[in-house]
Amino acid sequence: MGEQSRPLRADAERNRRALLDAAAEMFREHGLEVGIAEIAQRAGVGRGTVFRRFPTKEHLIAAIVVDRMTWAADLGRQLLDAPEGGEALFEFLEQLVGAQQLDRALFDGLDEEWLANDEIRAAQSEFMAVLDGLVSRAQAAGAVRSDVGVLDVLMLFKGLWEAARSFPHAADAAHRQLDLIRAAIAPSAQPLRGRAPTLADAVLD
Amino acid sequence: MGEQSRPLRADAERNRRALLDAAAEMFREHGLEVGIAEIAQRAGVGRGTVFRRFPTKEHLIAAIVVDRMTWAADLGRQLLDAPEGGEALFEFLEQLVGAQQLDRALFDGLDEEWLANDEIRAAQSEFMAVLDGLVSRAQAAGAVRSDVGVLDVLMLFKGLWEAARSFPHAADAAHRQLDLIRAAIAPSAQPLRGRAPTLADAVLD
DNA sequence: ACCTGAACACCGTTCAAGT
DNA sequence: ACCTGAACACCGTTCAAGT
Repeated sequence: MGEQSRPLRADAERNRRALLDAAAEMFREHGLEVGIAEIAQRAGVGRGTVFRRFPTKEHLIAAIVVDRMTWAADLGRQLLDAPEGGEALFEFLEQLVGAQQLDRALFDGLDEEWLANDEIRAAQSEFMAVLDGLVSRAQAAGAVRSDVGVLDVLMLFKGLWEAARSFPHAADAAHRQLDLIRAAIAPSAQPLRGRAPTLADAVLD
Repeated sequence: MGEQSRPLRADAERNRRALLDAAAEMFREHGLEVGIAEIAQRAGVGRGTVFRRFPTKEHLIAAIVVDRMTWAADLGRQLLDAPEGGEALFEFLEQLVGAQQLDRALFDGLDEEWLANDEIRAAQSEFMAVLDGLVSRAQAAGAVRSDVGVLDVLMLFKGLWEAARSFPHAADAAHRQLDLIRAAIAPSAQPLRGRAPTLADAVLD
């Protein structure tokens, strides 16, 4: 997967960053439907330049998603080394919820639809590995029931995320719902149906 | 809200249904990006006819969403009369998960973005009222903790829904995640932060 | 009243000309 | 190498002509 095809020329690199920043801002403010023309204008470049750097509008979006996802993975990795193994997972989710960093872009990137994109695929599996580590540590510490898997936790969190996006007026309820997630995966005598979905279940064949 | 503007002519009504059926099928199979041209062709009408019945592509989608949402509300209403007040809620969610009826269209309709559409707004509040009734009954029966609200349950369920859509390979995990939702809202000694978001929090001002 | 397809508008994408 | 804007393609939407 060759992603480092020798450094760009100074002006090109500058334009690339300007485009990413402009796009991130426009997408956050006006949704994914903003035109390439507006983004190019705000970045101070011509329309054509966008497509010189990103083969398609979707690739531009993907680049932002990768940024956010990498940021989140880094955040989680730090917590993996925390002494309190039982709380690190919840601390992580709590920080994700509180972060301005990740608008809708981040978790939209966890859909299978996007998996076609190589860079997203890489960033995603990195993120999942970190989350998996946090879940395992929490289980080892007895803070999370042993019969749930990463995907179970991700599902619950995606729900919180999606809901917060759908009902911005009730957005302050996100922390509250984290309590519900905590309750859901707390140690329990009631077994869950079926077996925990593995990471492999989330990946295209 | 005048929605019954006198019956359509026979051929017009037939075309309307054909369009709704064709659109529902195409959307399910190929996503919301399918062109109006394809839909019109499959329905056996001209492109222009689509816009005679639905002012915009979004309105066509909305009509389908309303169909599904009404169907789900009806289903829930029947369960409201069930003798087992404690299980009716879960029975409802279980049936929703199992239903082929509601592709992604249904819960996409619960976003605030769509609330602008009057018909969706009506169908949505109908659905929410039913869900609210089921939650209340379950709480009265002691099957659900008293400090959660409809929106909490909806959030959890949206998560399940969204996840099932994002990870179709792990779709059989939906029933499993229902167990997690059950665990989340089971009676508990640990109080939740904040207060339960009300229906008003979910509506535009 | 309703149906139709040609015409229009808009926006993502390409490309020839310029630096 | 890279930048640019005019040109192209595609698709949602409109509308004049037809039944």
